[in-house]
Amino acid sequence: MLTEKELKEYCDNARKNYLAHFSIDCVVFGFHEGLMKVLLLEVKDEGECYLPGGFLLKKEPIEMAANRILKERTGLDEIFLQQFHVFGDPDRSKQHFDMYKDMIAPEENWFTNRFLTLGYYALVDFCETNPAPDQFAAKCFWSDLNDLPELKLDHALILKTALDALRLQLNYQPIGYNLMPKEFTMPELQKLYETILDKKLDRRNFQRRMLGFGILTRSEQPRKGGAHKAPYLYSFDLKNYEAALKEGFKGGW
Amino acid sequence: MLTEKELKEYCDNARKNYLAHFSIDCVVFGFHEGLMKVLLLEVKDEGECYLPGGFLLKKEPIEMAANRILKERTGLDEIFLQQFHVFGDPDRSKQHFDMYKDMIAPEENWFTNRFLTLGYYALVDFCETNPAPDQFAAKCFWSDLNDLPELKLDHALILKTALDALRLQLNYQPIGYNLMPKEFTMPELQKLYETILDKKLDRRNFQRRMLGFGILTRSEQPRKGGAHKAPYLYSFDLKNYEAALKEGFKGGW
DNA sequence: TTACAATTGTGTCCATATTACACTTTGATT
DNA sequence: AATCAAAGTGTAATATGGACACAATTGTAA
Repeated sequence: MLTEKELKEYCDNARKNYLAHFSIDCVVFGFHEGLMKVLLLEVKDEGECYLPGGFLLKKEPIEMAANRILKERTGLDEIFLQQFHVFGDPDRSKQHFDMYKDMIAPEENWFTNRFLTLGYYALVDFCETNPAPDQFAAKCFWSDLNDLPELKLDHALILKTALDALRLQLNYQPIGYNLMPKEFTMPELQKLYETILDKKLDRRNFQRRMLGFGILTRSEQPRKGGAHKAPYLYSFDLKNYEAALKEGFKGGW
Repeated sequence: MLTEKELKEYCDNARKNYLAHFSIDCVVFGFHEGLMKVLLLEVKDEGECYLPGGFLLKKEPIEMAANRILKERTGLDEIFLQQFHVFGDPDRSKQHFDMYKDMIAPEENWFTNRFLTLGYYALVDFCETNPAPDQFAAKCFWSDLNDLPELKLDHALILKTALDALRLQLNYQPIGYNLMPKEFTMPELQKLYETILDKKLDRRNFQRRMLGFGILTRSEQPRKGGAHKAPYLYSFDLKNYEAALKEGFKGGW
């Protein structure tokens, strides 16, 4: 919780620099070794959690803002974010921030304004990140998707909508670059799909299909050292991968 | 072009009632008998065209605003609109509205504010509509998609993005209810798909696939009176149609 | 050293979906 | 009655998706 002085400063500053009534929230899904997580912040002194979000500078392009906000809140940089939905219920933020109501007049309190929020989602390898909370958060952490804490505002809805969008994306776009290490095994890649979709896939059929997309290159040397048969290593054929991103996997019609 | 008094009144009114920096633009695709069109407005005295758009009332839900705006601008009511993208280039509206720059101070001119715009799209039967321009437009009309006039602002980009979203939608959702008459023939429905996708489809394969979705009911009586063989009439099985809307046609995985 | 367990690689069958393609039927027009 | 234009229908070849089993490799434990 902020002091009165801090709050007023923040609000003055916000009014000066940010575009009113508009915010951005980021749903960053993290994957590593079969675990799917989502990046959350925890409010200082309260224990409640929320998605990393923030406001748009008055002259800032929105894509840039989404990246800046994510970096400021969580330290994560250079993440490919994709917008997926605007959440615009007029009351979506009303029930919160009541705690400051005696400290500042409502019309001066930036946080009690109405905000439309634009949701962005991303998928990253959470082991290559160093989440760092900003000054307003007690911590920034990867939360298990199946064991989420209570989320502020409508952030649970935003998260669910993002997950639906991500799953839909699997059907017509490749996924996994920036997520898998440079070289990875087919079972490792399969784990990614299984984790996102939250269901088991057939090993053999997965491999056939994935190879059919033509976005993978198999390296000569299999991985050594593990217990059990040495798996082949694959890497993404970036040229074909990018092409598939644009074209989509199948037209359907 | 507005007079100075009209402009100032509009701006005062807008500041009082609308949420700043945010607008909504609607891309309404119209279909009828094999023709695909899009609903446009033409600026009075200028000839330039634009998509029907407007602003969000301070306490209005965005879905409601999209419908209200479409109705106010074009007279079209009860249209199912779907949001698809936010356009947020900080300069997207800068180059326009310069014509008023001597009439009003820039900081008082609502239109020179920065606006993020949320795009909605819809698909309707244009013969069941009665487009009516509002007071600011010279006319409201259905323009051929293949013969578009010059569009203001970034509306050409918005339109193209909407068309891509519509085509993507064809792959995983049924389409056509509210668009076809209650009863229609298979070739008529096929024409809809061909028009949206802008390519020919095979008659027999289209029919097989469409029937496979299980969203059509064939009526007992074929249509009479045309020259040539009487075609069967179909109607949408609304229950299955709605289910398919939610479920999607195929998961892919 | 040998047997075992765990993991990966690979191929085949079958059902279904997709594509390409041609003939028949119907109803109005002449 | 012949013709034309549009609509109905079927089939064969191919591709795809899903289910499934066995062989190969590697470390570990007996």
